[in-house]
Amino acid sequence: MRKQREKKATSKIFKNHDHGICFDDAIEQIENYFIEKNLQFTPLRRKVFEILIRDHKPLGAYEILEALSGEGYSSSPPIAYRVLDFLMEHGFVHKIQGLNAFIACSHPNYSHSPAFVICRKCERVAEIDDKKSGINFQNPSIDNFIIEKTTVELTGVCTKCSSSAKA
Amino acid sequence: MRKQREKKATSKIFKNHDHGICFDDAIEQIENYFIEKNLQFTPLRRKVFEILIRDHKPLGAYEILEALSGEGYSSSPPIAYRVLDFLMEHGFVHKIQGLNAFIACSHPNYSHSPAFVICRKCERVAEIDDKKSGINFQNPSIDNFIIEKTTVELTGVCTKCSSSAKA
DNA sequence: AATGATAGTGTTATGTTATAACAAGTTATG
DNA sequence: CATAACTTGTTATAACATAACACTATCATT
Repeated sequence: MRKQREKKATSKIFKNHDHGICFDDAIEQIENYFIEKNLQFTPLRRKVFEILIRDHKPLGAYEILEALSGEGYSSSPPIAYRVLDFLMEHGFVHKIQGLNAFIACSHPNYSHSPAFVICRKCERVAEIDDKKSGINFQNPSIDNFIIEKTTVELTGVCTKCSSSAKA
Repeated sequence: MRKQREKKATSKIFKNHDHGICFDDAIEQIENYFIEKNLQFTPLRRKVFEILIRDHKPLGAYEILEALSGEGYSSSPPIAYRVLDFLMEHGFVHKIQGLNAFIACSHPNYSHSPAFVICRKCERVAEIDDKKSGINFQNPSIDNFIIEKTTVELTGVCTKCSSSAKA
C-alpha cells in the first residue's frame, strides 16, 4: 500500500510521496470542509472522491461510473457528472480539459489557480501551484477583465519518459 | 462590412479593429505560408479558414460543418475535423478546450504559446500573447519536463459585460 | 500514355463525452 | 408530520470526435 516510499524521486514535478498519508490527509480535509460548510459528504460523494484520490491520476467520467457500478451504485452518466460538478465547485476535483478527465485536487487547502503538467507518454499528471509554474494572472495588462477561472495545462514528456525511450 | 471602425475600444483585450484588413492579412499570411512550405491551400482548407476568420470567434466543428454544407461541401464530421487538425498543426487555428470550439489564430506570424481570455457572457474570445498574459513557461522549476504544448484559458467576464449587467 | 505513390476528400458507421428532464427517495426543519 | 430542499435514480438524447475504407486528383517516373 505504501510502496512509493522506497522509490527515488525522478523529478521535482512528479514527486513520489507516501500515498497512504496523502490519501488519509485528503479525506480528512474534505470531511472537515464539508462539516464546516454544512454540506453533505454522502457515501456517493465520498466514493467518487476516494476513487479519484486512490489512483491519483485523471479518470474519465465513464471510468468513474464503471468503478461506481462495481460498488453497487448506478452507472448512468448523470450520477458521475453531478458529483464531479459538485466536487469541482468546491475545489476538490479538477477537470483536465486536454484529457476529458477528472483528477482529485492535490492542494485543496489554499485557494489557487491550478496548473497541470501532463506527460503524454506515461499519462501522469502533476498539479503545480501558480508560483512554481511561473504564471501570474495578476498582470495589469489583463486587469480590465474579471478572471473567474483559469485553465492551464502543459503537455509534454516527463524526464523519466524522455530518458527511457526515444521520440 | 467594416462597421467595427466606428466603435470605440471598450477594453485593451477585446480591442476593436478593422476586420476587413485583419481578414485580408490573415488570408495573405496563410497563403504565403502554404506556398513556402509547399502545402496545398485547397478550396476546402481555404473555406474552413475563411469561415473561422470571418467571424473571428470560436465555432464548434459542427457549426463549421453546417457552414460548409451551405457552400456545397460534404457535411460529414471528418471533413471538418481533418481540416481543423491540419490547420492546427500549422498554427493557423487553435482549439478552445473550454468550449470545444475552434478559432483562427490572431498572430500566426510568430511562434507562440497562445493564451485565451474568454468572456462567458458575450462569448467573445481574445488571444493574448505570453508576455502580456504574465505567463512564463521558461520557469526553471518546471524545466525537468519537456513542454510541447500549452493550454491557457482564462474565463470570466469582460469589462463591457460586467458594466452593462449584474451577475 | 501507363504506372504507381501520395495526398485530399467523401461516406458510413460507430465511439466517446455530456446533459435534459423527470421520478423517487432522503434529510433537515418548522 | 408536513413540507421544502437536496440527493440519487432512470430514460432518453444531444454534442463532440474518430475509425475504416472508397474514390479522386495530382504528380513524378517510366
